[in-house]
Amino acid sequence: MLPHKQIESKLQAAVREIIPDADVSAILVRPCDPKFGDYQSNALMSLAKARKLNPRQLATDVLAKLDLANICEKVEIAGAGFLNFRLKNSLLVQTLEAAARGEHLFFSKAATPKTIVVDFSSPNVAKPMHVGHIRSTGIGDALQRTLRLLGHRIISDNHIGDWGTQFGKLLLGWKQILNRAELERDAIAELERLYKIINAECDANPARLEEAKSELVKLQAGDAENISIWKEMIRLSQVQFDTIYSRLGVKFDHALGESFYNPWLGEVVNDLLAKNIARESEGAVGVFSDGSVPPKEDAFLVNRDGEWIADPALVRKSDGGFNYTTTDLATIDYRLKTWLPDEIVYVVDDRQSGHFKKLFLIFGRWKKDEAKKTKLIHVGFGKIMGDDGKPFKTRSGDTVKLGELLDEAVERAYQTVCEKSADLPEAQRREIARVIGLGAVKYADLLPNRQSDYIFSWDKMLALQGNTAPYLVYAYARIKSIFRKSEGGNLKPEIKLAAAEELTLAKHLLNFGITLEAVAEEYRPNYLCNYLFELAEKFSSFYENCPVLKAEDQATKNSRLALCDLTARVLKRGLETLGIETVEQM
RNA sequence: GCGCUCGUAGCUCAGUUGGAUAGAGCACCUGCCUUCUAAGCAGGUUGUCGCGCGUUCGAUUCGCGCCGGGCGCACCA
Repeated sequence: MLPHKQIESKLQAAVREIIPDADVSAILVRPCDPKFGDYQSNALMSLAKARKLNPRQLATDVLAKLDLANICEKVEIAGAGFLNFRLKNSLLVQTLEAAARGEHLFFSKAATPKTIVVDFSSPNVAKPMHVGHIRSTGIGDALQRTLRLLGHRIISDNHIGDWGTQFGKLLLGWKQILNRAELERDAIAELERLYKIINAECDANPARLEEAKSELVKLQAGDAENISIWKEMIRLSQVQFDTIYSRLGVKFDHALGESFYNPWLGEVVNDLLAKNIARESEGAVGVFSDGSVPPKEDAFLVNRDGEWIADPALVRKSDGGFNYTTTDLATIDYRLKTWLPDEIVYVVDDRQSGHFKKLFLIFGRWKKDEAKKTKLIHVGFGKIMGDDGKPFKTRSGDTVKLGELLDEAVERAYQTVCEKSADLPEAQRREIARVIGLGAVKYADLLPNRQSDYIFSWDKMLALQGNTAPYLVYAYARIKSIFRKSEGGNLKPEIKLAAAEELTLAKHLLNFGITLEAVAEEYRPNYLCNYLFELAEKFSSFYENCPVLKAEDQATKNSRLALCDLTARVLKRGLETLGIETVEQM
C-alpha cells in the first residue's frame, strides 16, 4: 500500500475511535507545500465544524490515537487544525525500491472496478473532421486510457453521425452534381462541396428543399438506390476516420453509429406514449414537464417574458421522423441491456448540456429501475475560439481541418528536429517529428481545464518550449541517453536519498496514483498534464545538480540510475495515458 | 426575457473535500554549455482573483445582488 494510503487508513481509524459514527470517507490526505511536510490533511477542521467541536482539540485527540510508527516522523498540528505529515525516509526508500523491483508504479488498481461506457469523438459522415474534434477525441481517449489503467472495464463507443436530415441533401447532390473524379481524389471534400451547394439552394428555394426531403423519405423507407449511395458515403467517411484515428493512436471497442438504432426508434416513442411520458403536441411527440419540481428548476420549462412555457424534448417530428433524443434514448437502452455498465460517460461539447440534462431525466422516467443502477454523466468541454473571441475559423472563414492541423504540427516539429539534431538520420528525424508534433497538439488541448473555452493559436498548439509535450518527451529522452551511456549492467534496486533534488523528485513520483485517481474522479486529464510537467521540472533540476554516471561513489550512481529509470517509467506511462508517444532520442 | 457558463499577472491559462504567503507557460531582464542532450537549468519583474454584500476560525472556491463576455431556449444534431 502506498504511504499516503497508509496514513489515510490509520487516520481514519483514529478518527473512528474518537467519533465512532463519523463518516471517514472524506478524511483524506493530500500532497502539500514542502515547507509544511509531505502530506497534509485539513479534514479534521471540516469534521470539527460539522460537529461544533474545537478543531485543534479534535486534532489533538485524534493524534493521541494515531500510530504512524515506521510511516511518518512526528505529526504536527498547525494553523487552525491542519495535520502535517512528513514521511520517514526509510518508507520513502522502501516504496521506491519496491517500484524499482517492478512491484508497482506508484498507483494501485481501483478497489471496486466499474464497467464504464465511454462515448466520444462522434464525427459526422460526409464531413471533414475539424479542429473541434480534437477536444472530444483527445479528452475521451485520455479518459478511457486512465480508467483502463486503474483497472476499470471500459467499453469505448464511437457514436458516429451516420443518419439524419443532412442525407436528403447529400443524396440529391450525389445524384445531380457529383464529380466522380473529385470523389476519387478527395471524397470528403467532394461530399462537403455537394452539401454546401445543395444546402444553399434549399435555403433559397423551397422546391429544392422538398426534393431533398423526398430523397430523405426514400432513404428512410429503404429505397435500394438511396441505401446503396448512403452506405457508400459511410464507407468513404470511414476511410477518413480510420486514417485520422490511426495517426492519433485512438481505438474504439465499438463504432455503433446513429443508424444502428433505427429499428428501435418507433418502439421507443410508442413506449413513451403508452407510459404517458410523452404526448402529442402540434403534430409532433414530445416529453413535457411533469411538474415535479419548481418551474425554475424544471428542464422542460422556459421563461418567456415572465411566463413559464413548455420547452419539451421532441422524440418524433410532425412528419414522422425521429429526433436525436429518440436515438440517444434507444442508445442508452441498448448499452444498458448489452453491457450492464455502472456508468456511461459522454464526452461532448458543453453546448449540448441542456440536451443531456433532458435526456437523462427522460431516461430516468422511462426506465426507473435501470436508471438507478447506472450513472449517466456528461463530460462537457468548451469551445475553441479564434483570437477575435469568436469560434475559430481560418482566414477564409472555413473550419480548420484536423488532418491539416496535424500535418502542420509535424512539419513544424520537423524543422526544429533538423535544427537541433541535424546529425540524426532523416528517417529518425521524421519519426521524432511525428511523435513530437502530434504530442504537442494533443497536449495543448488537454492542458487547459476542459470546461473553459480556449483561444486557438498555432504557436501555442504547436509550441515546442515550456509546458508542452516536447518538454516532457525531452526529459524522457535525456534519461534514455544516460542509459545508452551507462554501459549496461543491471539496475540495482537500492536507493539512497541525500540531495534535496533527489528527495523532491522521489516524493513527486509517489503522487502519480493520487493524480490518476483525481483524473478519473473528475474526468479531468489536465491534472495529469500538470503532474507530468512538474515531474519533468523536478527531474530537470535533479539532472542539472546531481551527476548520475559521474556520481561520487558507486552506491550513489546506482541509486540515481534507479531514480532515473523510475522517472522514465512514470513519464512514459503518464504520457501514454494521455495518448502521447515517446522517443528514445531527440 | 429565462436558464447555463465564464471573468485570476501584459498575453494564454492552472488553481484537486472552502485552507496555510494565489501559481505556470509565453513575453521581458541577468547568469550558466572543455562533466550524463541548452527543446535545458538558476535567479529577477508582474495581481483591487470583475464589483459589492453575506456565511465561516478561514472565501479565487459556497450563497445573494450587480456589471461584462459566451452559449442555449419545439420539429438540426
